[in-house]
Amino acid sequence: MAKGAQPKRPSIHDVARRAGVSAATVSKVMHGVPTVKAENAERVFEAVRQLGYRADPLASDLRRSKRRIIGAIVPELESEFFGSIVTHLERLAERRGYTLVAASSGESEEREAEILRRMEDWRVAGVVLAPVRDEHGPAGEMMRAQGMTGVMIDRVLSDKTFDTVSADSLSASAEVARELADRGHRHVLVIGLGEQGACVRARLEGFRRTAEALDPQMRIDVLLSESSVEPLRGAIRDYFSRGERPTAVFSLFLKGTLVALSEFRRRGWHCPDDISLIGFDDAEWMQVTWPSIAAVVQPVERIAAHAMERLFRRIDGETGPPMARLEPCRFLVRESIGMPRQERRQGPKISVVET
Amino acid sequence: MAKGAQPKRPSIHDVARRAGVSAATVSKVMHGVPTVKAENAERVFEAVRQLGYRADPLASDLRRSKRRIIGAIVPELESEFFGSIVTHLERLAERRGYTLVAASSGESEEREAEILRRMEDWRVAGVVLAPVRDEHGPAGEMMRAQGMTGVMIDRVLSDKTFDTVSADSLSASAEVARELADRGHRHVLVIGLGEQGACVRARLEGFRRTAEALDPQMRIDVLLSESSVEPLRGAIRDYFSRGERPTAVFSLFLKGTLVALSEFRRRGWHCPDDISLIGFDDAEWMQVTWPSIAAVVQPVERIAAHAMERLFRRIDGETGPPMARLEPCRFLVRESIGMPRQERRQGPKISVVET
DNA sequence: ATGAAAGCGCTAACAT
DNA sequence: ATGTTAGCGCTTTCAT
Repeated sequence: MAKGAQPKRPSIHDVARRAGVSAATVSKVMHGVPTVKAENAERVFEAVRQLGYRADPLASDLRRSKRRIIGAIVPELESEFFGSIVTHLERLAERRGYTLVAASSGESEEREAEILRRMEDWRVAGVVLAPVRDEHGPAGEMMRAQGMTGVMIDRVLSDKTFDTVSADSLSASAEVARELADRGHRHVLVIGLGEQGACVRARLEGFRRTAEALDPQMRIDVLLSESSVEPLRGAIRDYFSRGERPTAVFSLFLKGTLVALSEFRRRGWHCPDDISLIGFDDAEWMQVTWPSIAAVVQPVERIAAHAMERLFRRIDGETGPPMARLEPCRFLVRESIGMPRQERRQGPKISVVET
Repeated sequence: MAKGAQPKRPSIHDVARRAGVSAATVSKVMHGVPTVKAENAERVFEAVRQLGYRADPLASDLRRSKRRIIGAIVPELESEFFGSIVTHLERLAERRGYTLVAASSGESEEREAEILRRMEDWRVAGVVLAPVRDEHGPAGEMMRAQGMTGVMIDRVLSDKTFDTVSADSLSASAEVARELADRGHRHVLVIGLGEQGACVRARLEGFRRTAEALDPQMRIDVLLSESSVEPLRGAIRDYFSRGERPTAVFSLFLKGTLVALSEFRRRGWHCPDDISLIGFDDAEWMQVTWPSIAAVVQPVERIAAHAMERLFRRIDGETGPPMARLEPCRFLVRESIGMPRQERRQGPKISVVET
C-alpha cells in the first residue's frame, strides 16, 4: 500500500485538454448550457467519466462570489434535540445544493461569537443560529452589524432584524399547567435556566398564567439558575432540605428533568407516588423507564424546516419585516404525573449510591 | 434597519491600498513574516483595524492548494456518543487551525459514500470516518481508491490502509461476563446489530469467551438483527413469548438497551428483580432512573483525541503501516444488575399504555 | 458554438 | 524590505 503522493485530482483543464475543447466549454457542459454542440458535449462527458472529474465547489464559489454554504450554530451537539435539528438542517441544505457546516458553542457566548466570526470569514450564504441565551446575545449583534443573512431558532421568540422559529412555549406550558391543575396539584416547583432568556420566560409565564387562572390558590415556586446546571442542582437540594414539599415539579429544560430525577433519587422519592414530574423536551429514554416521564415534545422537524425555508427566502433576496414563527408542541402525559398525596409521608432520607 | 445590499467585505487589496503598500506585504504582515518594516506593519495593522479586515480562509486555501478542513462522518448526530465525538473533534481541529465539517450518514452506506464524495470534492485535508458498518464498507473503499487521508473510528477494529481508533470492546465485554458470572447468572441473552460488523463480533466474543471460561454451563442466547432496530425488537418479543427466561440481558449497543427496557415494560418485568440489564454505551439518564442502568462507558474523549492525533500525523506526511488503537472502557455497575432469582415468578403480562 | 481573457481573494516566487 | 507576477480551480463576459 504505497503511501506515495496521491495523484492530484484532475482539474477542469485536464478535462478540457482530454476532450479537445476549452475549459470554458467544459464549464458550460457541466452546467447544462444548451449552446454546446452535442458532439462536444459528448466528448466532455466522456473525458469527465474517464478522469473521474468532479468540480471543486469551493473554487467555483470563489469565482461566483457566492458560497453555497450554510452555517449552523447550536449550544451543544450532545443532546437529542440539537443533534436532530442539525441532522434535519443538513438534509434541507443539501436538497438545495448547499452544504451545512455545523458548530457547537458549548453554551458559551464567547465561543458563539467566535464561531460566528469564522463563519463570516467563510462568507457563508446564511446562518441558522440557536443562540445560547436569546436574540440579544453578542452573536445576534454581530450578525446585525455585519449585515449577515440569518435565522434564529429555539431560545428566541422574535427579533427585530431576523426571522425566528421556535416552539410555542407559552401554549405548551399552559397545557402543562392545565394538566396539573386538573389533577389537583396545588404546589408546584418550576425549575429552569435563567440564561435562556425570553424562551424560559415564555415557558414560565405560560405555566403561571394558566395555573393562576385555574386555581388562584396554587403555589408556584420557581428556581432559576442564571447560567449553568450545577448551581440549580444545589438550589433544588436546598429547597427540599428546607422541608418544601411540592406535589409536582415542572422542568423547563431537559437537563433540569435529569437533575430533578436525580434529586428525587437522593431522597428516595418515587415518581409519581411521592412527587410528579413533567419536563420540557422529550427524549427517547423517557418512554421506557419506570415510570415513563411526561414531557413536552418540541416539533424539531418543523422548526428545522421553517428555519431553512425562511433562510433560503432571505438568501434569495426576500425583503420585508422579520417574521416570528411559533410551532406547536405536543404534550405527552406519561406515568410520572399522578395525583397529589394528601398525607405527606416523610420520605426516607437515604441517598442511593451510584457506582 | 435598511436591508440594503450588504457592504462587500474588504479584501486584502482594500487593506493594501489603505495602508499604502502592496497586497503581498499585507499578506506577509498577516502571517508574521519578520522582514517587514515596523512602520509598514503598523500601517497595515491600522488599516486592518479600520476596515475590520479578516482574510478569507477558503481563498487562502485555494491558493496554497491545501485546505484546512477536516471532514467527519458519523452514523447519526442524535446520540450522546456521536454528538460528543463530533464536539471533541471540532475543538481538536480548531486547535490546529482547521475547521471541522461534520455530516451524518443516517446509518446508510449509500449516504455515507455520498458524503465522502462531497468531502473529497471539497478537497478536505483528512477525514474521520465512523462507518455505518465496519472498515469494509464502500466509504473505506473510496478512501483507498482516492488515496485520501483518513482515520476510522468506533465500529472498526483495524484496517489494512487506515489508522483506526476504537473502544476495547473485547475487554469490556469480558468484564461484563465476569460480573454476571460472579453473580451467578447462568442464562444470558445478548442482543446486538449484526451490521456493525467486527465491532459487534468483538463485543460478542469478549463476552462469550470469558463467560464460557468461567462457567462452561452458562447458556448464552444471541439475538442479532442484520440492519435496523425494529426487527430486533420483534425477535426479542418472540424470544420472550416462547417462554425463554434468561436472568440477564446484555445489550451490545445503546438502542438495544432502550428496546430491552421497553420490552421489560411490556411484560411488567422489573429490573433487577425480574431480570438484570447491562448495556454497552452509557447515557446521562441511566444514572437517574429507577433502577439506574449498568453500562459500559466508551472513552469518547480519548477516542476523539487519538483519532485526531493520528489524522494530523498522516496529514503531516507520516508514513508507515496503519495503527489500530483500542481504548479501554469503564464498566459502571449500577442497580440494574442483581442476582438471578431461583423460583421464577411468572410476571404479570399486562402491557402498559404509553401516551 | 467556442475560446481567450479576466478575475474571485489570496499567496509564493522572484525580482528589485 | 517590498512589489510584481503568476496562478490555485473555476466561471463569465465578450469577441469571434
